Amino acid sequence: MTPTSTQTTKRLDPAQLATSALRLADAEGLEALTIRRLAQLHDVTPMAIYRHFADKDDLLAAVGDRILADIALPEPTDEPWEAQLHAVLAAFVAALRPHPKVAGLTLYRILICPEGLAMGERTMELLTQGGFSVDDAAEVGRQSLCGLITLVTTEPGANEDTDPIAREDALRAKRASLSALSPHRYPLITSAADTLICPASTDRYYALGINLAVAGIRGVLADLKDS
Amino acid sequence: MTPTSTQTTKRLDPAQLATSALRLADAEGLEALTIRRLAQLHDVTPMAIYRHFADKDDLLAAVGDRILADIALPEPTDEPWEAQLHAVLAAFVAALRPHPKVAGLTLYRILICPEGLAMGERTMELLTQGGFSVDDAAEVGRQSLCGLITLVTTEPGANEDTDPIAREDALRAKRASLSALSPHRYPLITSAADTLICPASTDRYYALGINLAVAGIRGVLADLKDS
DNA sequence: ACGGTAGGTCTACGTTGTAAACTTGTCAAC
DNA sequence: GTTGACAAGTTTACAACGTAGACCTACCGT
Repeated sequence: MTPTSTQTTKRLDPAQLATSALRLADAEGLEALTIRRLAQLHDVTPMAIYRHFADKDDLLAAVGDRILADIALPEPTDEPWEAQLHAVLAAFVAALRPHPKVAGLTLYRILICPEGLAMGERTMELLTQGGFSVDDAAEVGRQSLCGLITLVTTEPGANEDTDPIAREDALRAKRASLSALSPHRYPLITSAADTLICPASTDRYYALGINLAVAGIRGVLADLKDS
Repeated sequence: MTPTSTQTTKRLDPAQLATSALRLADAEGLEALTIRRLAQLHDVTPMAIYRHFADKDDLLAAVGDRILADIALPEPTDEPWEAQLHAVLAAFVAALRPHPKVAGLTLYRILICPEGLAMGERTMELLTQGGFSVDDAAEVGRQSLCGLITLVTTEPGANEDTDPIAREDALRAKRASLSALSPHRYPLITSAADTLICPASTDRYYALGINLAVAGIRGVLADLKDS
């Protein structure tokens, strides 16, 4: 008999709305995530949504937060800071990977929602521990995390095209466009066409992206220490 | 008397359309770049645009190409590959920087328009010269270039808000949101708040971003050579 | 002189986000 | 109990968007 258990009036829950919005966007792309579609999924009038979200941006923010909430931040260990940083970044990527079409929504939410803040703080902790000044840690951390978001949103195959037929078409078109190139003028691009269109292994793709970020941080740190 | 000089009928030029579309988007943001607005700028009916572009995506692609066309690729020198790569990436960023609000349009055009292809080929050239396999060069190059695009699109201050009053408001809101945080729970984030909101120097921001990319590449190369 | 065509116009449709005014089920207080 | 008050959902409406389709019309090659 709690007020949330049995109701005669319909009841929408912002959290449930955000999750089903996320599901919808995952399945059919961000452009399919429309107030009307979401309302329809809950057998409700479009305007009902606005009782729980100020406007569409507010809804998208909630979806972003929903994604960030899944970050499973690793516990601090006694490993060197670089290894721990790697683990934190990997955890971030792992949370984003299931949602390549909408991972971009997290960009402006990291410094707002608690899980994002926790990750940001932990990242800066490790960076300062490694030798960065607080301000440098802020800039380096910011850029690295942004880069990882991009890594996910530009994951080959993250494109729309829910049904495999259109997807296959898009792939073929891309392949055709690349194979139409002159191998004389663009020898390397044409010979790497397959990799450029779709990397051999997605896991490897992500592993490389994270390594690139960590290696960049280490390298920049060395440069800064010199000067 | 060339057919393009004097005309009684109005004449639209796709290239001019793309440039004024870019100007519009630069000034007021991507969401202000609408078929109707663009048509109005040329004293023409909205549908006239469609005589020159298949649809809006086609127009956006042209805008992306327009940006990439400004890449001033440096001549090959006898410097080490890393220095030359740095110069190429810097040239890329320099082309994007004037257009932070729309730089994302270049993402899917690099491997299509000639200037993008030239840069891609040159990048892969330098990477293979450094010791990467062709496939690794493709993946590393792809991720680095994507990362640099993100660097520009997430440049603090790239937000919309054409007039300085709304811009100042947004900044204040962000500052407030960060300074509302508990310095006890988030000591590093709160103490770096200013830097996180807006880095001290934009030039430094970009220099750091490019260095991060190059250092990452060098580091990953070393890792690959070990195994 | 004349037909074809490239370029621009007009009208119209469906979809989107959302403002404003309404209904209605629920609960606290008298 | 009756009575507001309020939170949640509905209804209606509007402006702006991308764009399809039918039209006009000035130009150019023959």
